[in-house]
Amino acid sequence: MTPLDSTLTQAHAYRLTRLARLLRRHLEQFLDTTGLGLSVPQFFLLMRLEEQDGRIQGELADPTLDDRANITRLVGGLLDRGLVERHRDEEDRRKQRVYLTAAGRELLEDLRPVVLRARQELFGGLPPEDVSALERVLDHLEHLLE
Amino acid sequence: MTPLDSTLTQAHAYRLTRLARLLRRHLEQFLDTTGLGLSVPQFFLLMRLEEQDGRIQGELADPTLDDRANITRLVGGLLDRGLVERHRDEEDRRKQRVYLTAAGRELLEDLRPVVLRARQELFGGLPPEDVSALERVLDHLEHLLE
DNA sequence: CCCATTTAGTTGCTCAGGCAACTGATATTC
DNA sequence: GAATATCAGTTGCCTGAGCAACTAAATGGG
Repeated sequence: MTPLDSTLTQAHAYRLTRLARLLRRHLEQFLDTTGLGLSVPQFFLLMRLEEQDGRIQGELADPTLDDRANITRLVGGLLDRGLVERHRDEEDRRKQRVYLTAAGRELLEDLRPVVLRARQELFGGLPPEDVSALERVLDHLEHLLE
Repeated sequence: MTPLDSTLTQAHAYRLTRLARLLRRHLEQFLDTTGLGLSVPQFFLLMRLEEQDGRIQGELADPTLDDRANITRLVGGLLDRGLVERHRDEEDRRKQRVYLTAAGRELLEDLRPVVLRARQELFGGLPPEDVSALERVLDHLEHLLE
């Protein structure tokens, strides 16, 4: 009888899971060099804030990635490090709006070249058509799984 | 000043992280239907055992994915459910060898069609050249990150 | 052969993430 | 306009993963 996956080490779901963990560790190592004790999800959130400053927490929570409880804790960690501020929306006092501080912007500025270099290292060696194909695969799978 | 990632939602590392989590949840839902309370890593390990029956635990631990402590716990969970057996190697009594039980084989057999269908749903809709490209990207990134 | 070193596995500690219960604020409905 | 439902966020609880300390077994050097 053929195994459930005769080439399991090639199984896409498994390899994607594995790759995500490798990527997270890679990013963790890189963030460790900053000495800030920032986690990868915290950093992702910080980057999102650069584009979405002042958003309410519920909008920051990519509903398929982080639940709201998680955002509360991530924002808490960024608050502790003085990278963001949090203020209640005066029009709807249930909502919390999150803003980058000067320190937060400065950190993003400092990390920019390192992040760009890391991305270049990881994806720069790939033919552009493979990167496009990767994007199509990601679109396809995200669409199916959401 | 341009943001650190002006199209952050398109950033590959971020999207791969997100996709891995979506995939895990998808697989969890699917495993829940079995009523066995099996976790995704436990199931991955079980599939690996189908090809690698009798391996010692250290070999089962994909060194880049699961550390040995993790394997101990995963095997423990499979033992509790009667899906595997564990015996010390008589030639080197430090080593533990893990074997599928009849129940374990039967479970894999039962899940086979469901797993194949799930895979078809996820990847069947993609043009073959995109799947090939995905494999090349995975090879490339794994090679860089290991 | 005996002691130090290495190896395989296990256990305890800690932390992040998921889920559900809860609080406070707003919207709705009668 | 008072009671109810809904919504945003928070907190507590539990599980899974990473790390380091530990045990037991095997190896190697003097």
